[in-house]
Amino acid sequence: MSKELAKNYDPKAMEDRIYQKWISNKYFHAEVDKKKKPFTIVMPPPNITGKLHMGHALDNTMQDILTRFKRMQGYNALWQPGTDHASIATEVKIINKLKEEGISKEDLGREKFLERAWDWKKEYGGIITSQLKKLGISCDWDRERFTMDEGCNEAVKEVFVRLYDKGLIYKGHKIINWCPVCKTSISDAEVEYESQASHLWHIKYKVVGTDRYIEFATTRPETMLGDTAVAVNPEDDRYKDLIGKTCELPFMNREIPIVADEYVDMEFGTGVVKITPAHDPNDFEVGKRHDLPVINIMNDDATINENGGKFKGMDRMEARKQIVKELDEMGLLVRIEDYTHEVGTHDRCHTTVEPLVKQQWFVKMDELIKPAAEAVKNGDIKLIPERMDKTYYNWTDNIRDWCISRQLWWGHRIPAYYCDECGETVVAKEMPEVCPKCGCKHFHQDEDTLDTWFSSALWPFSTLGWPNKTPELDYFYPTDVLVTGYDIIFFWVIRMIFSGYEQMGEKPFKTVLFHGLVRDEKGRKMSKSLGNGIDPLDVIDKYGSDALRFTLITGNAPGNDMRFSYDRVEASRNFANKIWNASRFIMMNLEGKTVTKPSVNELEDVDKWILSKCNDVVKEVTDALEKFELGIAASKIYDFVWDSLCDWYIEMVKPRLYNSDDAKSQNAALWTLENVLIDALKMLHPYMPFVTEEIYCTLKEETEFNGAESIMIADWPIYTDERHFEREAYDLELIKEAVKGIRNVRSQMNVAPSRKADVIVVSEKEEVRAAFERGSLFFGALSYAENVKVQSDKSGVNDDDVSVVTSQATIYIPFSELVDISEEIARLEKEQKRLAGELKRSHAMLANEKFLAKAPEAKVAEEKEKLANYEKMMQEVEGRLQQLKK
RNA sequence: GGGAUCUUAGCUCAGCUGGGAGAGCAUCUGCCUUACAAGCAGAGGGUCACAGGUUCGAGCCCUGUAGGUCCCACCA
Repeated sequence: MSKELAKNYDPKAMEDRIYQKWISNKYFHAEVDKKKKPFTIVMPPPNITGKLHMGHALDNTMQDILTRFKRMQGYNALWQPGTDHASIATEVKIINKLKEEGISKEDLGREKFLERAWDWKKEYGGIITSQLKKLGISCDWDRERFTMDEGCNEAVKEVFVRLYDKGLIYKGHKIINWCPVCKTSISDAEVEYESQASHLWHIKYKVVGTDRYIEFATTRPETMLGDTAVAVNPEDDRYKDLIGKTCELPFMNREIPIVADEYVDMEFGTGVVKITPAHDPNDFEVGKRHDLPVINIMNDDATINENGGKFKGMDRMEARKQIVKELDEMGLLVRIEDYTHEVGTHDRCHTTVEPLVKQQWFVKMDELIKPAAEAVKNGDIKLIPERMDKTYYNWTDNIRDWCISRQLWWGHRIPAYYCDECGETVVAKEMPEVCPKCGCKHFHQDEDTLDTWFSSALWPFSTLGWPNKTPELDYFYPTDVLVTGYDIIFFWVIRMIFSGYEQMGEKPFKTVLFHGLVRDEKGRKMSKSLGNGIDPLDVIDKYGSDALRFTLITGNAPGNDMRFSYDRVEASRNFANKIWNASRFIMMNLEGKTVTKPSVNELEDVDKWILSKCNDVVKEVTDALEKFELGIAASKIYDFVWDSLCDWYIEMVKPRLYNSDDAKSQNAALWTLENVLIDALKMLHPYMPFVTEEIYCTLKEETEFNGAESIMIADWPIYTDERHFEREAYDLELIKEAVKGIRNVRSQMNVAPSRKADVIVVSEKEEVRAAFERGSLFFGALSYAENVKVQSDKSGVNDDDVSVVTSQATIYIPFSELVDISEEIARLEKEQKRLAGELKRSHAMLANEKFLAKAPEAKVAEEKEKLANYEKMMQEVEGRLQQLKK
């Protein structure tokens, strides 16, 4: 059956089939092979609850491009995939599902709940990876991991125990962020601040033993139930005499002291702050300094507890209303002011978080963070773009201890065990047999699980087998590049870095390549609530994966956000179609022919020109990819394929392809076409893997091209001096310039293609004339000329011929009968004006003595040459004008 | 309050270490030329936000201003 390419590019007809082929041939699989250099990327594990969105598509496309590029370059490329258990997100899903059945997680119990969770994971956890496959990504699915699989659990326990033994993990009572809806503590990083319109309630407490009141303002009046002091600045003359006195706390029948603390800003409000150590991080600190009691007034669901007196059982917001109302009635509410401030919310559910004092597990950060900060400073790890360094330092410089315990069930359970008898804490990978303190044999494990990020922090080495000393770990670690969004620098990137240094003694990756957000056409963040998300799968369905991938990569610089638009996808699809059709054309011509490698002499100028051009592009694209400039590399390939190859080279060699008389010339053209096409396909392959594979394989089957069985394991093209032809490359640019000039004139004069024209090319320079002699036949094919004469003088030129002045020659065309002289004059005058501008600029530059003295010699010489050229052209143009105006 | 970033053609954006402003889309003109109308050829369109400065030379470097976006931050 003939396998020739279908008439139209149809991504649907090929993408799934090709992906299957790659999978079954195990092209994505990497094994340790000391003979080859490794190249490793770990995939940021998508959440098992997730659905593929544009961010994933961008992130994974970038990784795939780098992986495919390096693989073709001969590296042993491992792209390690996997998914994240996403503790809170998943737990919420399961809870919601249970709710539909009318049961709560408590009804079910921990064990049964976890069974359900694993069932859920089995059923839905693979959705996102199957969606990722639609993108054509070449990660090693045989090595797919899960942050909660056995190996990862081993790693988590190992790290926990190690850090605990070093005193870097501790359990303590501290003020933490509490989500009353998810009913768990969360880390500082999980708190998102939202600007909310609220009020500032001005309240006063009566100072005991005086007639005075002390007034302050608060944004959370309900917390007054837990007030244990009122603070003023020690320097504040207004209140100096009150320091040491006490005031009456309404509702609670409590006298609380008035303390002096530097923390209070005299300038703000009344210069008085109520202190609630149990419910405010600052107050907690003040409380510690003044040895104040910590009174927790809230239950886990943010209702008021027994410490709230008569407000017990009320929701926090309800209590707020009631308290304000009653204070007002008591005459203690001074006034209510409108006030907009930042309110901390939980990034998952957007519930307002409550700072609460609770016993939790923490990772001590001050020592751990040092090597991580240093690594970026000394260049051991490079962030792209560089400006991300500042964001990074902002985190490392201000880091606080990491609250890692979560009151959830889905996750890695904390490997801490408590003796049932004496309460002794034992941190160990397995439940201890005997209590080291009292010798009893009964233990219970800590109920809490770990922050999801605790396990993802270990991802670069846990996936390679750590804590076991595996050959993979030895060979593939440290990984080469991490590709991710700048939004998770703190959550993930920093934590992987300090974990890598701490556990492995080495960085987890050499480079971090950041990308931005994919926004909608109007520049808005894509979000569920706005309903403006564009499903990558829909785009793939309509335009193909290659088009989507190309769109996501082009026209964007690293770390910048990008707008997604269907116009751009269409442009990318059109590009795929372009290379498809160019390939189809080349293969049609190759059909039934045996192409042999021509000698250098057999190659014509135009062949050498495109080979040179291609060679240059190979170098540029390779360099750009090495520097992670994916967008730049993509546009170079685009321009080369569309402009150089399709619009020029193919058009230029058509006469030779259609003329079988000169077999050598035809062979040279075919050989060049084939070679240039293959290089272009290879360069494009990391971006558009499917269409390039389809063409490459068809080429291999249908012609005598002896390539690899798949383009993805073919060799990346390399720059070679053998394909560098300077003179030919220059000459062809002259021809192109002339062709463009003639086309321009014809178009402006509206000359139909059928109207052929004689052309006289005049140049004084012999080498220029030689170039035009050799290229003369292109004028016929590209600009409907015939009888091209190349000469050094103007003999045979009529006064009323149309002229085209190019940098090295003037071209005369006898269109006089078609031309309105005044229009021709106008055209030339426009040209004259342009040249005058150039001349002015050039003259000014060269008249500047400082320029002559300080600019590099080459630059000066270049400018002089330009000037001479412009003068020559101006002379020509003005000469023509004089003749016409006669 | 601190920091980052953006402001370039009607729209979306490139523009690498400073040396004559680019692409795609849109617009206009002419073409169904046997690879491709998802195409071909041609054209118009920019005081590179503003004001200074450094430099022989600035879209690019420095300072400031205005506007936008984002991140961080315990002013109740």
